[in-house]
Amino acid sequence: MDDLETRELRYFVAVAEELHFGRAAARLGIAQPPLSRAITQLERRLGVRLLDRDRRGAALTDAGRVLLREARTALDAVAAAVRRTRRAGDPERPLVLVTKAGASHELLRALLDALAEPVEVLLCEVGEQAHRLRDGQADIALMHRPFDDLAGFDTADLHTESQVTIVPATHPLAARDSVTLAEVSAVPDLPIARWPRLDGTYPDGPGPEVRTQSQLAQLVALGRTLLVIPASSRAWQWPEHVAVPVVDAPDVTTVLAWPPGSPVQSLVRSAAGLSF
Amino acid sequence: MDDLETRELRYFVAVAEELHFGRAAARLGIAQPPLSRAITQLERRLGVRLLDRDRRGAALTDAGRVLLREARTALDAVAAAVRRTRRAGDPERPLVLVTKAGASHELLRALLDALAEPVEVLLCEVGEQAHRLRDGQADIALMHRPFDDLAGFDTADLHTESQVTIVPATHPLAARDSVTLAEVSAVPDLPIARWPRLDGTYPDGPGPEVRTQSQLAQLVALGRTLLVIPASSRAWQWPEHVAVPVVDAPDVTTVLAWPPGSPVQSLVRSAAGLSF
DNA sequence: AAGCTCTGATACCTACCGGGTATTAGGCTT
DNA sequence: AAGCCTAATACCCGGTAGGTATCAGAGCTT
Repeated sequence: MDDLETRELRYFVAVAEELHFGRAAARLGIAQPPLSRAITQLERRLGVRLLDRDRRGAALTDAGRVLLREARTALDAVAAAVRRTRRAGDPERPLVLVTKAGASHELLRALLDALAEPVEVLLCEVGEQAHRLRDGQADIALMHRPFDDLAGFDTADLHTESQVTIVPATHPLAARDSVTLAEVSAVPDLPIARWPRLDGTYPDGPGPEVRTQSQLAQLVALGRTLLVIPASSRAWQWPEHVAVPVVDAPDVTTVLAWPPGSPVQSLVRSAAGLSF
Repeated sequence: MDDLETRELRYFVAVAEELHFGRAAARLGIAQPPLSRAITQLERRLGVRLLDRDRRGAALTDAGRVLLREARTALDAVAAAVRRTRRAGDPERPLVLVTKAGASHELLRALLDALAEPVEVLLCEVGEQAHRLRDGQADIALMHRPFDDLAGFDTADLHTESQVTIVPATHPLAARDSVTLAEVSAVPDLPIARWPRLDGTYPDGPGPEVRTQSQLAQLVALGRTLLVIPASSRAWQWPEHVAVPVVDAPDVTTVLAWPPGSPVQSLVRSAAGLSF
């Protein structure tokens, strides 16, 4: 009567994401009728209506939205259990550290040295680190406060720095010693790029939509957008651009994050204490 | 080939906790042979040996220990999904706040007022709050840093205070204006009580073993043990005892904790911002 | 040393249930 | 009204979880 199987959660997540039983069934590699039955049974077992069926598909109820969120984290936890157990059985297992492309090379190098352990570095797109950590693909992540979502992890601060804006060398702002956020966002010919929200949609605004670091780098190189980034990230240099300090941008702290209770904690603590 | 069902995780946890297939099967309400087969199959699917079978039971391998930890959090996440979804379907749902007995009444009262929402208060034993939060029995918890395990939660600090020791009025220390931790732990006739660790075992030491607040309160009242607690916890008064400040004990911060991503976050943030 | 006992593993059977196909039912478009 | 798209229902089949009976091995006891 009580606890669910992960199969039921997977099925529900598929339907909740597709909002269409047929497509969800195709994605799951099963036929539509068993899927309908599984969801109905799930609703009966929970005693809660999850979807409002409709001639043109389905819509989530409030309870459905809650289950979607909870099911995703639960499925991540199960996937993490599988990955971490498999890796624990491998005597050669390296530690997997995930970081986004463009993080400071010097810091990463120092960290790898300090850990004194074989470390495999996994690169991912912006904002993806938390997910890799949650579902067990990585053991530690290098993230940046206040940008990244650190909720649910233990963290150790490594390094704090201020931010600069990257502008074409020919631009009027390039001659300045420093600028403010207000000035930066008011530059009409160089609107700031827009990143997707957690749900994949984009906020409104004049700037170009980007999804990856490389897209952004491309746009910057083309002189189509302005960028505010931590000072050390100048690592990804553009020859034709200059960096101008942004005085009132929040400081960015590079942090090491790991799942609470993970055995890497002691390792990390000693390494972090040593060198930073 | 890949993802596990919660049934398999439940089975493994039972065996890992009992270290005995027969007892684990009984606990699960199934027969021993299917359980053996399920675990064997689990090991085959993961490609990892989880238990070293032995004539007098079973012992966990390294990988088994990893899976035990991961499986518990995964099962908690699934249980949380069920509970939270059920409650989301209930229009009357109150917010459930869990706190340990003995927390400051004034603070709790102020908090309940600030939340401006029906709140059900759930009392639990020391150190149990985190678990209630993780498996969905509660939405928010009142915890104390540095005592409680805050890993994996979002938190908001409410109040910080110093600690006092509670001694019988007749005791020599009772006349002092303040004492140090070293002095407190050196009192030979009043050894400090020992709490169980996470795994249920007790650290070594001369003091009495306690498992609940009421046991401890009883021992204090009897003059059998010494206590160092936050100043406000004098709430649970003993008529025959006095409180003496402990100058070098770490400050205790009362914090509100909730699962990351929970919708209570906004509610809590505004309430916490208001009144503390 | 023989036998008892306690452990987990194996063999085999049954029944449930997850999944398939075929079909129905309802609402929208045309 | 016909045709479509949706999800739900009806029904059948096969895999597998779970049961009982039994085996196998390592300490016991005597």
